[in-house]
Amino acid sequence: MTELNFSERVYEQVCRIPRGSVATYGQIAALAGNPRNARVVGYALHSNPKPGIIPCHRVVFRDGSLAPGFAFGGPERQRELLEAEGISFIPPKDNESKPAGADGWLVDLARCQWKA
DNA sequence: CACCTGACCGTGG
DNA sequence: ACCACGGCCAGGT
Repeated sequence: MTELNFSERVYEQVCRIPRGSVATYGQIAALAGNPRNARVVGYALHSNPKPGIIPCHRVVFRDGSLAPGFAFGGPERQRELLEAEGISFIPPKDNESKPAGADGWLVDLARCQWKA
């Protein structure tokens, strides 16, 4: 029943992310008990069995970029939500090409990454 | 029942 | 510093 524990674990951790902070898939995976299982973390969230109670928008990439395409309604939508929560965002630099998945906006993990 | 893909991450060349 | 590949786990077809 590892899968049930794992998925539930992921949801638990994600729900535990304090407002104004963000966590990475790897971090959630590590908290779930499998640091290499970051992939399944994304699966669990994509599955999103409990929409509305799981702040998936607080989960970002290791690079600080938001999830591509999927978004729960749009990458910019996620940016608005995170920004509304008090998350610090770093606008894309024209000179510095950053691998931004969403809008090019990166979350300031150095400031907002949730510390378990 | 077996195969394949997938919201990722880390390391090597 | 950048590009590429592999690995791990779970869920769906």
